[in-house]
Amino acid sequence: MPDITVTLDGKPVSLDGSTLRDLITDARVVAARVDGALVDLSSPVAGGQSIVTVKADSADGVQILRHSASHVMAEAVKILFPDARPTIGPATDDGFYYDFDRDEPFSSEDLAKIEEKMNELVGQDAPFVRKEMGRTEAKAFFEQRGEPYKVEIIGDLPDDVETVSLYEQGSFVDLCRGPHVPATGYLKAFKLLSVAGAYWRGDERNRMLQRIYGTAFPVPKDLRAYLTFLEEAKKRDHRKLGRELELFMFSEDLGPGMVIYMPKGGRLRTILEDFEKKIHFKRGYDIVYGPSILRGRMWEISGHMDNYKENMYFTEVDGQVYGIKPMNCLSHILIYKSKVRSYRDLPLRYFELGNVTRHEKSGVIHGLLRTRQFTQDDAHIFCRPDQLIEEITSIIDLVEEVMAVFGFEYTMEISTRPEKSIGSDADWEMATRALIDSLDKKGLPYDINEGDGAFYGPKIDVKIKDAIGRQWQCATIQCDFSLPERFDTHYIGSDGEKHRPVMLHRVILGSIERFIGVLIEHFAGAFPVWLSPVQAVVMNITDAQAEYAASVAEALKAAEVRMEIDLRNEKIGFKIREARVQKVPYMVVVGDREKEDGTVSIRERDGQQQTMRVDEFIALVKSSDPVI
RNA sequence: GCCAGCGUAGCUCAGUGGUAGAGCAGCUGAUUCGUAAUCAGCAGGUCAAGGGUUCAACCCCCUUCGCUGGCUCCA
Repeated sequence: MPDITVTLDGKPVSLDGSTLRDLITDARVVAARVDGALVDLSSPVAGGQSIVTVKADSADGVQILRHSASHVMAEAVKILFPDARPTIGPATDDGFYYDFDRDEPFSSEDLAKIEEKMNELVGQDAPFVRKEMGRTEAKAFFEQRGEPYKVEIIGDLPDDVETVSLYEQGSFVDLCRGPHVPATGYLKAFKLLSVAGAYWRGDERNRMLQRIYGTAFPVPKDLRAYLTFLEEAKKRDHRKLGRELELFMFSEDLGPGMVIYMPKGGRLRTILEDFEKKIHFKRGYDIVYGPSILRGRMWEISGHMDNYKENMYFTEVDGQVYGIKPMNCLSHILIYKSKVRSYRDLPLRYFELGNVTRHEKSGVIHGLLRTRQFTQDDAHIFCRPDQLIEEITSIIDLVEEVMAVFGFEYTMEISTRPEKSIGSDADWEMATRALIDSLDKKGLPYDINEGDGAFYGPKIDVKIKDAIGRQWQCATIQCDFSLPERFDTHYIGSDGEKHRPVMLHRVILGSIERFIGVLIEHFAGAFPVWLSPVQAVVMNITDAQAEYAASVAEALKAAEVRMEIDLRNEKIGFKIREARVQKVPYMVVVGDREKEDGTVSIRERDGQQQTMRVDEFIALVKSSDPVI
């Protein structure tokens, strides 16, 4: 065999072997990128190629590891449950899954058995072998193996695909693009996590399959760290903390998806709402209020009856149908239309903390993150087409500023026209363009989400994460040419003619409920001082300082510090412990020393203590208020 | 809405075909104490709801409601 020269991780190397494996000896390497394409280590080497090794602990490597783990899981399932028909089994951001069609459900005991079998298969260190097969041949192969889902997938491949790749390890063969780790022995740390239902091809009209979720990591230490993370995340779950901190509750008697704010949750919400009112007022928004039930006719004009009816609640008043509002826009349009508007008046920005009601499917309700009634920090901006980009840009500025106040990281997506929608193609094109241009102008990264827009217009969505990394939409900016048309809104231009304004729907926090939910998880209940429902607990050491403690509490209350007083006949350690469990930022301890000096001993959440005067403490509390 | 699992005291959880237990919280009393739990006593549950099987059901079966994890959908 002649010598071949390639570059390996940037360095020129010559070799006389024939596959990547001959060249790469490092056991941590699971695959390679050859001229940019991910391939197996069993791939042949040709001269002049640029080869970059992919280690198990790299992003690509972990993905390959997990994908391979899903194949091993499928093999284990087929061995233990021959009636299970494999469908698809990809890697995900934090693990992998494989969907099976099987009449009997998998139990958690089954999961343990499958995991045990996987360990056995990994112990055999069976190589993953790639095979190419003609399309027709592959179809016949899977037909013969009794795997109709694979046959369907091959059948649905584009016409120009003539050959497909198969991966075989041990007794299992899967239709798969690869690449995979060289052998099952490379899987050193994995765990099966849960079983769930999933529709074939993600379509609810299709058969429901059984999905087994698992995860895999390069080394056991990483797996343990991930499992610990999941445990820790459970402690941050907003539903658990909501109960423990007495922020909110749900009641089976009241109905699912309906939040009840308890006194401390009510405070938190008030703080957020006051913050919002202030920040919007400062930016030229007018605060307005609209009713919750509107004549059915309004929803017909808006297009909700045709496009959103199944999500709405209706009621009848004096023989007439009224729709309970799922959105706040209609009242705002009526305010706009209440008089003739000049081009000089625009933009007009109407802000409402509007309580909306949507009939969410029963299975999707989730604590504060998905409810049937929620309050949006909603605004509708009516502007001239030439003002559109500037308005969108300043909304994005506001989003950036508000997210910074709370310390959230976020991602953005642009969603385009869905199937069920209203308006002309030209308007959709123009509106989508405006959103894209605004983000481009600011140089912000975004993904495109095809067909995911609102029925009346495209949108920019901003997403933030909960404790276990699930993404939730908060801010959204929606560009709308349709509703101004449908409600025949206009302004008088400088030419004295009537013109159609453009309408922007936008929220910043999104749903106040959802935002509070994510906020709780983000801070694990230990809110920054300015958001804490209880900022300080005043506690005396013995009855001898009860009066002094009360006078301190009085001073704090007068300064609008949100405080509680704990004069119970308990040891100071006990009172401290309770305040800590409640995640109160400041404990104000007063004993004889403080009483004598006219001071307070301040204990922070981290255990730090310092003695100061009451007015100094008040200033400390106030210093946490955000500057907006 | 679909698939699977779950529902026992305010909370966290034991429990068995022969009619229910712990810890914390609560209440009462004692203790007056310096930065994460003082001690003792008391009280608290139609075992989610409805129906069925059984001599007997919290336990087995069915239905409904709710919750959890996913899927679909969505702020």
